[in-house]
This record gives sequence, structure tokens and C-alpha cells, in this order.
Amino acid sequence: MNVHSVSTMPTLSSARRVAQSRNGSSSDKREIISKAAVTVFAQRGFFNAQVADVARAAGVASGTVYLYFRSKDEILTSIFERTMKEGISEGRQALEGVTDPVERLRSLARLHLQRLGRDRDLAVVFQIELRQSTKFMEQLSSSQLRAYLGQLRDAVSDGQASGAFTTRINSTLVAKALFGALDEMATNWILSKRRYDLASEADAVVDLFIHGLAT
Amino acid sequence: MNVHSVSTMPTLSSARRVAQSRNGSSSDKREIISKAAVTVFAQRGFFNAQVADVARAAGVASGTVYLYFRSKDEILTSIFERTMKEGISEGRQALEGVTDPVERLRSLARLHLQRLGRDRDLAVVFQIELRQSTKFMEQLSSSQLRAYLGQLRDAVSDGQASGAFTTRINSTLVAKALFGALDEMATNWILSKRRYDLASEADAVVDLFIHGLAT
Amino acid sequence: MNVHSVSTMPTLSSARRVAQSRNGSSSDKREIISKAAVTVFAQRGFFNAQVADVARAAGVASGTVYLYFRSKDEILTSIFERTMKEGISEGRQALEGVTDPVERLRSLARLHLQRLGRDRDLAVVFQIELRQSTKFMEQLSSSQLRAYLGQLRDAVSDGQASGAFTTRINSTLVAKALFGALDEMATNWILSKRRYDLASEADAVVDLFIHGLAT
Amino acid sequence: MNVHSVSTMPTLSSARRVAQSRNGSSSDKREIISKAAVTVFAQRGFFNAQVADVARAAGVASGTVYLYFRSKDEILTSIFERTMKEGISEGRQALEGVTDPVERLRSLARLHLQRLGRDRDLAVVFQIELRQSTKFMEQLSSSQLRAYLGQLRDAVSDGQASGAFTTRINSTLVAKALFGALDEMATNWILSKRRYDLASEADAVVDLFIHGLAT
DNA sequence: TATGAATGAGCCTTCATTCAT
DNA sequence: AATGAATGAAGGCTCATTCAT
Repeated sequence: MNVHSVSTMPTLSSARRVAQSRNGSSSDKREIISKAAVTVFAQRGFFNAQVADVARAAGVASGTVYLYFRSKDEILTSIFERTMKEGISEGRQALEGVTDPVERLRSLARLHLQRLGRDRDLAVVFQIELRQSTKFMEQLSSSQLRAYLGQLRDAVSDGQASGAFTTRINSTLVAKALFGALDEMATNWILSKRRYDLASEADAVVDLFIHGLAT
Repeated sequence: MNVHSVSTMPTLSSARRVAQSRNGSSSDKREIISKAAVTVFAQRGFFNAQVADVARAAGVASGTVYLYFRSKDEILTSIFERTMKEGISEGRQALEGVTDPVERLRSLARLHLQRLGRDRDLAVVFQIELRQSTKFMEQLSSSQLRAYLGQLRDAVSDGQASGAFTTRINSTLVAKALFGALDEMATNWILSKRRYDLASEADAVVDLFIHGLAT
Repeated sequence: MNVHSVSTMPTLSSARRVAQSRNGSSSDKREIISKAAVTVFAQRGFFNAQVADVARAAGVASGTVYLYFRSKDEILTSIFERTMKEGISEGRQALEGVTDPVERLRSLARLHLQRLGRDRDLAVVFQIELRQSTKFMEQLSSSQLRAYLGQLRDAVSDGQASGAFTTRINSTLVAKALFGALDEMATNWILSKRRYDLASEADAVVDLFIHGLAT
Repeated sequence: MNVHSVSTMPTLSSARRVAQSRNGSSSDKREIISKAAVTVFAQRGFFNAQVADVARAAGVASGTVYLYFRSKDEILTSIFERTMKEGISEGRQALEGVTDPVERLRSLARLHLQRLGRDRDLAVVFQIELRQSTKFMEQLSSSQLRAYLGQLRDAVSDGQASGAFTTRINSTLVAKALFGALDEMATNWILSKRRYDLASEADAVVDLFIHGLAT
């Protein structure tokens, strides 16, 4: 359950992709609306935010939003999906060439917190607003989140396979625990009044997961 | 950001029945409504649930809900506060007489997951529904949650003071990480289709936090 | 449309009158509630005032109000009727022994403004709160108000009969105009921030009606 | 406390139709709703009337009402303000070129009763529905009503300055008395079952105020 | 494509009234 | 007679979504 940043724009259809290639405006607008939504949802909260607010922030009419999104819910969902997809591929890239299991975990953890620490609004949307109602959560958990957790789990089981990590603890459980720990760091950071650097906590968390508390 | 408690199902403990015979059933009804709300919120989600649904589930008229709660929001908040309070005092009791730092952490972790594992509806409300909008979260995080995290942090720093735990890692960070890990276990448990025993994961998580992954 | 003060208590039934003669409490309570209602309606407005407010101000339980009044409306209506009845009989008394037509008008005008000037809360209820919806008004105008206007009209037509007043103008019209003029004095007094003596305006009004503006 | 205006039934005067073609029908709809409200409020009473009733009468959806009015209250207030404004300017026009003090008073009185006599629904709203609760009244009395009374007062004091009217009686008091008299004529007309011509009473009232009852 | 006026279903909350005690 | 907890109908208002232009 977490995030990154908006970049590649998932176009709607090939017809649209053409229009897009002509003036670049078509799915630009989807992107513009999406970004506006991140800001608005972060500030007002998803339920309190009105579609008209998002439209205004995006500089378009309310009706226009519905040319790019099926519903208000879909705006939220799309933010999640697009950003998760990026996060996963970003993670994959970061792991290329890194063989040391500890370093691999550290990379993923840093990326996780860097993403959120970089864009506070996006962090708010992911840590708070996306956790609406079971229905929402179930949709999320079933798709990208599973893949994201899988990346963490693989990093752990690779380490276990190489003998660097203990096999005493189930790798899926470790992945969930690590994810949860990072997630909580992010949430605390958002809710905290202090403005500290979130990403810098990644190392301590990984240290904790690698060496444990025991002396 | 999370959850807990409702330990002894407090439906008419004998102590309460006495109080009840004294002042009528007034505080009972608040309890009845509150419990009905847990069920309803868990099933439909807080925003989709109507106050009338809660009332129906509690076997009272809609208006009656407002004799015991100021607003729909207050129902949710009160569930949180009551349960957190119980969770904290339950934690305090559990730690009495336990001196080994590892055991202390293990106790808290077990309690945390046991509480949620015992009442799935309550778990859903705590893991999902309570995490609405920043406003809600901020209210929650400032009060009880701080105390709850404090309990974890103290258990860690006690261990550090006794030399059992490393002082390399900040105790507050450990508390947040542990809390987050447990929290994620609970959320995964709720969203999972499999019906496994949540509490039994506590030991593995604590093991991970004590010994780490390193071999 | 106007008023005076609460005095004789219209008991509900002979059975009740007995109870009343025993301890004096039965219709005392109707009176107490009625007086409380005047205060509460004046302060909060009839529609905003709750029956519970009236009950609290009267020092009884909400349910008790319904032992003495059929409905919230009836409380308002009863204030009107009881007070009008008194006003009329007060007027009748005041006219006894007064033969000069001008003096008769002056007496009625003074009484009218004195009544309202004496009890500001009652004035508010009569000048403002009683003028709810056509339904209410129609009820009022058909009963006591007609009698009250009749009193004014008779005073005028007596003067016409004696040759003191011109017959050029219809006496009913004069009665309405005088009533309206006094009514407006009262309303202005209520809404004014200044605290002047209302009754002292009676003479000027009557002077105006007797001699006119013409020089 | 009272009423007026809406002189030329402003449903799409040609002047307006031009404005309309300029800016669309937006201000038209406000007008349509406002008129529908006058009818509905007159029939059912302001408190009993539902916004949905007004919407239906105006041929729009309930929500549309809120595109043109902030609240149900504002519909009522706006009726008052619009009509008063018209009444005042109508009065100013009518006085142009009329120098005789008596005629000036007569003009204002006639206009007052003509306005109400022309549109019974509007009269009901002004004489009955607008007189809700002190709060409402205070809002009204402070603004337009003061201006309206001022117009009457000036007509009186002009007459006093010219020597046509006695200075024995305060001009403000005369204005209030005249206003109250006319107001009561209107209220009685509304509540009366007989259907007589309201405006024709203006002359008698002014005659009464000019010459008085004395023979 | 874009607009934004219009829609109307939906819901929290109030409060007059009832009734078991 | 008195209580006051319980009732439940009722309604103002919001806002996601549509659609004529």
C-alpha cells in the first residue's frame, strides 16, 4: 500500500493515442486531472473533496473529468494503479546489478520512503485516503499491491537461498512486516508536525530487520 | 494508525449488571449501539453505512442513536477510544511480572494480534474504516495511539537499558516499525481470503525483530 | 392581535378543578408552563423553541406539558386566547364610567400599549411569533381579535352617534386603522434598540386620529 | 413590518428578454423560482412548504433551487428585498411632480395598497409569512423597511415644513401609524372572506389621517 | 472535445409526541 | 400526575453524474 509519482500516461484507446500524438493534449489532460486530484484529495480528503474541486484545480469543467474517468472512485483507483506500476518498475530497475541481499532490501526500502517523502500530497493520498472501506482495499490488495509485496518477498527469499538470510522466518511474513514497518514510518511522517527527512529512516529500518534488536 | 482490544466481551459483565441496575440500562444501550455499529461499519463501510442501519442492527429507532452519540462520526470515534483504552490497560496488565525484555515485546505483540483476531468486525473497523481522511487520523493519532506506541517504545528502551537490546537503533523507530509490522499483519489477515490464525504470527514477527534476518 | 397578561386559569375539567382546589397545583401548572412558554418563545422564536425547552423552563418533564396542552401549537394559541380575553375584559372595565368619546378611545389605546409595554416577552410573542402561517392567523382573527376590534369600532361609532366624530369615515375602517397604528407602534418598539416608554405614544396616536394632520 | 410592490409583472418584459438573450436564461430562472415560491409560500405557509414544492411549482429539480438561492430562508428574504426595492423606487417615481403634501401621502398610501391588492399571493407572503421569528424581522426591519418608512416620514415632514401639516405630532410617529394602518388594512383584506377592492381603502385612511375624527 | 447547468437520489439529524413505569 | 427515554417521520441540502449545446 503505497506509492510514487505520476509519469507515463496510460492512454485510453488507440484512437485517442493518435489525437494525443497530434497535439499531446488528450491524455495530458488525464494526467493533469489526476495530478490535480492528488492535491485536492490530500487537502480535503477523498470523501469531502468534490469532483468539481478536482475539475477546478485541473482547470477544466466538471463534465470534462468524466471524459477521462468513469467515476470519482476511478480517479482514486487510477492514481493508485499508475503509481504502483511505476513503483514496481522503479524497484526492478534499482535491483538490477545489485546482488548483495542486504543491499537489495535496503534499495527497496529507500525507494519506498523516497517516493513518499518526495511528494507529500501523494503520500497523504496513499497513506490515508486510499484506505477507504473494505471494498476499496480489496481491489487494491488484489492487484498491484500483491506484486509490490512479491518484490519484497523475492528479495528476502533470494537472500535465504544464498544463505545470507535465515530461513527460520517465512519470507512472505518478512515482506509484510517490512512493508508494514515502512508504511508506518510514512504515516507517522505525514501525521507528524515535525518536518524530518523520511527517506533517511530507511537504513535504520533495514538495519533492524537484518540484525535485530538482540545484542 | 491502528487498533486493538475489546478484551473481555463486555456485554453485561456482572460488575456492569450491578451498575446497570443502579442507573437503568442507559449505558448498556450506548454499548449495544456501539457494538451494532462495529458490525454494520465492518460490513458496509463507514461512509456507506447509514445511521438507520446501525439503529436497526441495535434494535432501536434512529433517533435513539442520537441520545447516546452526538453524531455518526462520534460513533466511530467512540469505538476507537473505548477499544484503545482497553487495549492499553490490557497491555499494562500483561506486562506486570514479566521482566525479560523479549518476553515483554512478545506479550504486547501477541495481545495486539489476539485482540484483532478475536473479533473480525472490530478488526475491519480498526484496520480499514478508521482510516478515513486526514482529519480523522489526526484526531486519533494524537491521543490514544500515542500512548499505545509509547508502551511499545518503553518496552524497547527498557530492553536497551538492561543491555538486552542494541542501542544502535532508536527505540521510537523500533516501536513504530513493530507497530507497523503488526498492523500490516492484521490488514493482510482481513483482506486475505484464507482464514488463518492471526495471533500465531506474533511470535514470528517478534523473532524477526529480535534476531533479524542475518545468519 | 395583541395582549396582556396571564391571570385567570382556564381549568380543564371539573375533576381537575377539584384537584386544583385541594392543592392548587393542577392548573397552576398550566399557568406555569404557559408563562414559561412566553419567555421561551420570545427568546428563541416559536419554531426554533422546542417543547423540551418550555418544559425545562417550567421545571417539569417534557411529557408533563402534554398533560396540559394538546400540542405545541395549542400552547401558542392558548397564550393568545387567554390574554386576549383578559384584554377585552380589561378594556370593558376601563370604559365603565368614561363617556367622552375621545377619552374612551384614548383609554383603549393606552391600555393596548401599556399591556405590551409592561411585558416585553409577551409583546414579542404577540407581535412576532403569533403571526405564523395563514392557518394560525385565520384562527386568531376569527375569534378574539374580532371581539377586540369590535370594542374599538363601538367606541368610534358611539362617538359618531353622539356627533363628536365624523361619520364620513366608516367606523370599522377607523378601528382597523387605529389597531394597525398601535400594532405598528408595538412592533417598532420591540425591534428598536432604544428602550423608550411604549405607552406614552398612545396619546400622540389618538391625537393624530382625532385631529388629523391638517392645520 | 409589511409589504409591497412587484408592479409590472416582470415575466419577460421585452427589455428583459434582451438581457436574457445576452446572458442566457440564468437570471430568468431565479425569477421563475422566486415567483413559484411566492405562490407556494402563500398557499402552504413558509414553514410547511418544502423546497421540493417550490421546485416543482417552478418546473425545476430541487437541486436547481440551490443554484440560485443559498437556502430556503434566502428565497423568502429575496422576495422581500426585491419587492421592497421595487416598492421604494415606485414610490419615488410616483412622488415626482406631486407637490401637494396631502396628495403625496395619498399617492404613497394608494401605491401601498395597490401593490398588495394586485397580487394576493405576494400579499399573503408579506403580511403573514415574512413575519416569522424575531431574527427574520430584525433583518428586514433594519434595511429596506427603514427606507420605506423614511419615505412616508419625509412626505409628512415636508408637509409640516410647508405649514400644511401640524408639527404637534412627530413625523416619525405619523409615518409608523400610517404604515401600521395600511398594513392592517392589507392583513384584514387577506384574512377576510369577502373580496373587496383593497386599494379603494387608501383614500379613507388618508382622509382619516389628514382630517381626523373630530367634527 | 468541452462545457457547466441541471438533475434527483440519498442521508443525517431534529424534535413533537407517546407511553411504560 | 409525572417522568423522560424512546420513537420515527420528515426535510433541507449536497454532489456525483448527465446531457444539450
